[in-house]
Amino acid sequence: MEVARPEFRPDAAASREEMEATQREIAASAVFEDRFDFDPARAGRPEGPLVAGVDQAFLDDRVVSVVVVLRGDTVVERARSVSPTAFPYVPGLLSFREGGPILDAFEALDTRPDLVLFDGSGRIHFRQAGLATHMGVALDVPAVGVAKSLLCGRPVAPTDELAEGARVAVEANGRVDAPNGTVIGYAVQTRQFDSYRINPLYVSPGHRVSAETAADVALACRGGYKLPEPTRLADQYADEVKRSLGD
DNA sequence: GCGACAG
DNA sequence: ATCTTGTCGC
Repeated sequence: MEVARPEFRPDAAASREEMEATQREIAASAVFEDRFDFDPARAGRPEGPLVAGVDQAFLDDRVVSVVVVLRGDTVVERARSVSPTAFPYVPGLLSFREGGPILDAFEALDTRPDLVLFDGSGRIHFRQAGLATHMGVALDVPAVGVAKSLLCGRPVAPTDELAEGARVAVEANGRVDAPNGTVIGYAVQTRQFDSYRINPLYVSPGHRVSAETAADVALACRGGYKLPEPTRLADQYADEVKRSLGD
């Protein structure tokens, strides 16, 4: 798969100011509404769209980035990249640490997914340009951010005690570069038990997907675990590749 | 100065 | 993200 917008390939050597300026450009190019031709209701279904999951694993000073493409529960293709870590983890600048390796993995992928799920935020970001947004715009592919914790924004209601399948909107607050009250994502309960509480996932639009649809597909791709299958399998594969490198 | 902070 | 055994409870 090709990088549609090479100018947005993450530059780990840029200054923090340049990175933030790039994020504002990306946010301006991002489309936070549904703009695709497949049926989102069929995501995760046998004859449904091709959905990919992306995740990373780290080993010393190297990054393993993988992409796993699924149709229903069948793995269609997997691709990977292994490269030296070029930038540290800085809240708000995650795509400059993992973005390069991710694009490398996509360039080694033959399949063009209909939708891609990333392990991190999309619009739930200070400048509305999280990892899923940056990658979605660079690849010009429908993208969704699936994070395990909230970077910024405020849930409009308590998110503990949510029933499986339920969701609570996350609105922009003072820390987000968007009008207060703008729905930038959803806290989504993909898995829940009667006895102990499981924290929700924080799902947000990356590119070409609305906040509602992002939450819909995260739920549609469930496979019995907290993480949607595409992301869960990517997580698993990244660990597998990492171990094969010596550990 | 203090708190917040995806992976 | 990563370091890590057992252990309590569905």
